[in-house]
Amino acid sequence: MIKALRGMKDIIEDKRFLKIFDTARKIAQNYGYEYIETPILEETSLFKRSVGESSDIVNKEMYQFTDKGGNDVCMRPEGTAGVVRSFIEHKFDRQQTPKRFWYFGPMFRYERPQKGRLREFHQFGVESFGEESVYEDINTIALAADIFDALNISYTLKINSLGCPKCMPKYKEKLIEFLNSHKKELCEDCQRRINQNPIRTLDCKVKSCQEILKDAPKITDNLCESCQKDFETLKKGLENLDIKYEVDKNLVRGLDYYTKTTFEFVSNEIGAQSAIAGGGRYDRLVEFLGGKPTPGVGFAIGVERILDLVKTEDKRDGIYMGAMTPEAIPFIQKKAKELRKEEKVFVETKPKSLKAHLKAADKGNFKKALIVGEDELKTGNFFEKEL
RNA sequence: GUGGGUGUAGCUCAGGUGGUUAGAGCGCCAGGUUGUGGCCCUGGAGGUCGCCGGUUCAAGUCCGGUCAUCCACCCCA
Repeated sequence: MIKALRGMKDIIEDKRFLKIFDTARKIAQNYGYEYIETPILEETSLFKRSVGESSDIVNKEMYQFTDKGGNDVCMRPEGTAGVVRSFIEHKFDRQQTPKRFWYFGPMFRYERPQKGRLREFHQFGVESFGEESVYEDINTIALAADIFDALNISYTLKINSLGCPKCMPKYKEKLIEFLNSHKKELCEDCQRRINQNPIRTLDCKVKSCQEILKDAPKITDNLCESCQKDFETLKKGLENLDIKYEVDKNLVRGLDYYTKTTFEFVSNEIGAQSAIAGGGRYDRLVEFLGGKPTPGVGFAIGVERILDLVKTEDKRDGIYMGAMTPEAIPFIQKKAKELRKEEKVFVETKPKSLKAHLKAADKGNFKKALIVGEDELKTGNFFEKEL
């Protein structure tokens, strides 16, 4: 038997999926976001340049191959890069007006599957371009919060600031200096990170590293004046909207493109993979990918991560139609065509006994059964039963 | 990539120390009730015991390998 590949799942009539999609889309549209869908396959260099060569995602998790035309391509491991590529390709960066997009689709990462981690998974995400105000960050976080609230999912919101090109490099130097002074006590990974991506040491999971890094300089204590001010505005803005948050000074996120505001929504009800949404500001990314400098901010929700937290009702709905004699089938098909203008109608094409029909209608969770037998065919009426 | 748990019917799982035709519950189909579903009763269908190899007179059971799956590390949504 041929089975689905490791870490990949069929989605079959999963009402929770549809509910998440419908809810998130509706709310994003109410925030003024437009629909975008970008290709699953992109040039590999897109992700190398955006997500970052030092990240695990690019280093070891991409479905990457050479296509028949000799192009180095890969299946998208995340959604932002493709949307930014599209934004630039369609010259939206040359217009002055902000542009906001939402998307929903599959992402691919070659990882070892576990709870909340699949090789093909789905993200609902939004990207906002052209708004550099921190108030847009607040809008973006509020949008995510609204989605979780609408889905009745409880969460903890963690926020941090990574600073801007002014303060980040200075902080980085300070941090490197600190790390080098403790180099021998750090784990192998962290020793490597000192040069490759020192910020990543901050959320190292090794206990001994955590001990040492407690005393490390924190970015939030080293922000420039304007970043500091924005971070304060962010916090006040969230309070204004009654959105609870925690400042997590070690929240650095694994993608290289983030600047200033970063945030993560976590749940304590779903196992080790607790991040249900993550995002932040990426003011340099558009420029980095060859567009005109354009600020951006966005997030992505891991759909499979919240699947078990979403409750759907299993209500009876629709009409079941069945015939007891073969001659009655054209009659019910015609009637069904009419009724379908208003509601869901299922037509059983196999003649069965009344009892068998009622049983099937019950099992199929229909709310009403319309059955035609010999008597009904004569009178033109239906045997009607509410279930 | 590393570690641990688990692979027996569509699903959830039983099957001491190897031993005859591999079981249960749920689900499915049919009948009891020939035109009134759900409850109940009766019957039925459904299995390469993950796969390959080894030990043995004999393997679902023991051994090795392999694959899959789950959980954790790591990473991240």
